[in-house]
Amino acid sequence: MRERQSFQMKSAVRRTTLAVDVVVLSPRGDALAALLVRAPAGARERWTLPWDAPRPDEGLEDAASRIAESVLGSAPAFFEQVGAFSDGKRHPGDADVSVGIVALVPARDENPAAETEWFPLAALPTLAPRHRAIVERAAAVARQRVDQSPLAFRLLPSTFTLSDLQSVYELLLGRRLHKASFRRALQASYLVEPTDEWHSEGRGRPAQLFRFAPRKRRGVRRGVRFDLFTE
Amino acid sequence: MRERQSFQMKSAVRRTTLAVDVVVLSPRGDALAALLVRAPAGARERWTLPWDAPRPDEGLEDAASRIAESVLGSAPAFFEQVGAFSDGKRHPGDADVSVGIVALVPARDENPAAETEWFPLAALPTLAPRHRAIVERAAAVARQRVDQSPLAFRLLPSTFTLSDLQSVYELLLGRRLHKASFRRALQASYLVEPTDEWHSEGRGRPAQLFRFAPRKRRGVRRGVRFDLFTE
DNA sequence: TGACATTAGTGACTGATTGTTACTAATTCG
DNA sequence: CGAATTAGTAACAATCAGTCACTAATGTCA
Repeated sequence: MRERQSFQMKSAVRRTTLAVDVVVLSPRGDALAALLVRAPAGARERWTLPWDAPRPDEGLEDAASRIAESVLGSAPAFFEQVGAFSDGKRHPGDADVSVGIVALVPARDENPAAETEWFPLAALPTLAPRHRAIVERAAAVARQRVDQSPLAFRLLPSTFTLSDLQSVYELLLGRRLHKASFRRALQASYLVEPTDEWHSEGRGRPAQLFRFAPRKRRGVRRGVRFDLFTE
Repeated sequence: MRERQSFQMKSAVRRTTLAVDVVVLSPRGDALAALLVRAPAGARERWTLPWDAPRPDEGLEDAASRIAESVLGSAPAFFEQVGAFSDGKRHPGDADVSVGIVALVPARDENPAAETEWFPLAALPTLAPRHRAIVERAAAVARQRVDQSPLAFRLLPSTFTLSDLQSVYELLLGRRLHKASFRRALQASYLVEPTDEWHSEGRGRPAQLFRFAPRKRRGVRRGVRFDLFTE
């Protein structure tokens, strides 16, 4: 019983080193890609995630925003924490604890900033073990949340065709979807509204552009799904 | 452009104070309850989440396990991180950063350890602002993940009736479920298997006991759901 | 110019899943 | 014994998702 109470007598928290590690994801070609930064000479790996220590009185998301802006030139609109990492895995700056944050940005034509490069998730270069774990977790989080959170729309420009939207979903889910079913479900969700603009890709019929405009839905209470991943 | 590269020149990560704050959840009566610890005299709030700083070379989950064991007497079998918190909100130990971890334990008959008490989530006492945020996040995570993760089974003993299981789901989801639909979906999920034991609660027909025994399912690829919470 | 390839978008059929009602089964209580 | 109570299931109806087949609007190229 003394054991049980002893934790109350903790006096002060210890000092540790903290890093915010950002996984910037964007569709690139037909795959999700992460933006990596060339590591300084002498580092054990050539590439790293953009990272930094948060400044005094700077929130974690604020730090992530600053870090992402430093590599992108502008701040992404969407961030989500993917967890704190403090296992034995090595961090490039030897931080004791990393907070992993995923940022989503629409596809861009521009080349990335100097010393940075997009890598498809399936073809990442060697990263410090903790960075590898953070990227994997970020991808898993994006895949898991795609139905609950407007993730897909953060990977697209403000207006987009339904085919674009479907491609992003396919990219995140890693499988093909059926066009008619996808649109029927989207219709029922009241998440997008049409604009009066049309987009012509070259060949084929032009597609209507839509924008993300979620409207409140009547309480659609679905049953339990038991979608456990029991591989 | 110099701006974009400057983050590479970061030298050392700063020192911060880190706490692991644990939300131990358990069904208690007909509500989810969290285990709180009486705060030492002089603290601004009477109750706190169990928390501590991780020890040197101790992983976050290990720390959570140790902290939970110190209040429960035995270590819970299930932990899940709910995120890092470092906003302006006050922590009882003034930690710069908190890692929130939720632990799930089955309902127990025993009274909690001295100086601890179960509080239904809907009737929590005043907590330090950061602890309040962590509890809310923990509850939200539990509710969100109940379909993807075997959370519900961690809140039950090793064998349980289907009515017990349904009650836990109702408790986590905050709404009633239909018995026949629930069982049909559970059947299709291959998550439980019957034992040859039966449980008699007093009045009413005895119920068969089941155990959690997930079996591999053939790839059930469901369509996209667009279950965004657009309240 | 006109056939054809290509992409967008929709209607309709079918089978699967879910919500609901109503029933049967096994027990305790009085 | 009958009423109350909890467990468990069958069967119907309504909805939803997968598929196929079609129409529409453009560019390409012989």
